[in-house]
Amino acid sequence: MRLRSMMTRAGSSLQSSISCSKQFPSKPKTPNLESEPKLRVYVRKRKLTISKTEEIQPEKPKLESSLIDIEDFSYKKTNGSVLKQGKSSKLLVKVGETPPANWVEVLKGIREMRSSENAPVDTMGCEKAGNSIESPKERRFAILVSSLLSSQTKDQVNHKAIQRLLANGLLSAEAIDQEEVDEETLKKLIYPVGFYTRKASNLKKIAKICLNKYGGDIPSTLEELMLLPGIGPKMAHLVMNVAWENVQGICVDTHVHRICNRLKWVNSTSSPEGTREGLQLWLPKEEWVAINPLLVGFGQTVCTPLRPNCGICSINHLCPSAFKDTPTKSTSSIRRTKKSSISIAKKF
DNA sequence: CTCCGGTAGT
DNA sequence: ACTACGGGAG
Repeated sequence: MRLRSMMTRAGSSLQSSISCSKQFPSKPKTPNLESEPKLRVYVRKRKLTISKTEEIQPEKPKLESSLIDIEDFSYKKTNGSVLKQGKSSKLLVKVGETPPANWVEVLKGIREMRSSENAPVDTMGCEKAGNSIESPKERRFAILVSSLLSSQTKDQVNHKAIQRLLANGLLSAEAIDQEEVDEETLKKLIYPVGFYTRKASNLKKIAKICLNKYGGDIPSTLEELMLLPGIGPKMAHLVMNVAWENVQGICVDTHVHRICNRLKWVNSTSSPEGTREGLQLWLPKEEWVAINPLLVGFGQTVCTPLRPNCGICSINHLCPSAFKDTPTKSTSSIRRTKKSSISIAKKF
C-alpha cells in the first residue's frame, strides 16, 4: 500500500477540555502483573485512587514515547450526547506502560502469516480513492467519502461505488452540494454499498458542511470529523491517518477489537473504542497505522470471528485464547450466543 | 440461515 | 447495552 506524500497540515490541536470521566470501564482486573511486583504495587495504588475519586490530576508520568502524543479530547454528536472522551485517566497510562509479554514476537508472527496469505484486504479502500486525484483537497474528500461508504461493505463494492461517483464527476464537495444532485441520485450511484439510503443522505449533508465550513476541504481534526453525520471513531481515525497523515489514534474495527482481546493485548474491552484506548497505551506509535490492515487481514484469514484457525496459526503457542472456543466478548460472539440459544430453544 | 472492515438512536 | 439499517455471499 502506498501513501502519497503530501503536505501534512500541522493543526489538529485537540485540546478540548475533558471532565474526567466516570465512564472508565470498570474492569480493573489485575492480569499478569503478579510477575512484576514492583509494578503491581504502583498499579494497585493507582487503581484504588481511581475508583475512589473521579478527579485525578496526577503529575505527568514519565512515559514511553508512544504515549505522550495522545491528547485529551471529547466530542459529541449533534444531539449533544458525549460520544467519546479521550484518554480518561492516567491510570490507564500507567498500566499500559507494560506491554503484553511477547508482543513483538506475536506481531512478527502475524506479519509473516500475512505476507504469505492473501487476505481480501490488500489495501485500505480509501487509499485507493485518492490515488488518481491530483488536487489534495479533492483527494482528501474522496478519502472521506470512501471511508463513509466502506463501513459494513466489501472493499470491491465500495471501490466500484467510488468509481461511479468519480465517473459522474461527483467526488467533490462542490459537485455533490449542487441542487440538482439529490439523495436519490446519490443513492443509485452508490448502491449496493451497505446502508446506501442513509449514506446517500449523509453524503449530501457532508458535502454541504465541507463546502460551507471548510471551503470544500474536509475537517482536519478528529473531533470535527466525528461531527460529520455517519463518521464515527473508526472512520475518523482512518481519515486522519490516511488523508491527513496525522496519526491521532489507532483505527480499530471489529477485527482489531476481537484479536486484541483474544491476545489479551487489552484488558477485556467490550467496545472498539475501549480497545483503541487500551491498545494505544502501550503499542508504539510507529505501529499505529500498520496495525489495522495487519490485524484485519489476519482476522479474515486466520483469526476469524467464528472458529478461528488456531491450527494453522504460527503464534498459537503465544496466544492465551488459542484452541479455546467461546473466546472473547466480541459483539459477534455475543450475538451468536444469543441467537444460537434461541434456535436451540426452538428445537426443544 | 448466518456472517459481514460501523453508526446513531433508543 | 441493544438494535435498525441493506444486501450479498457461504
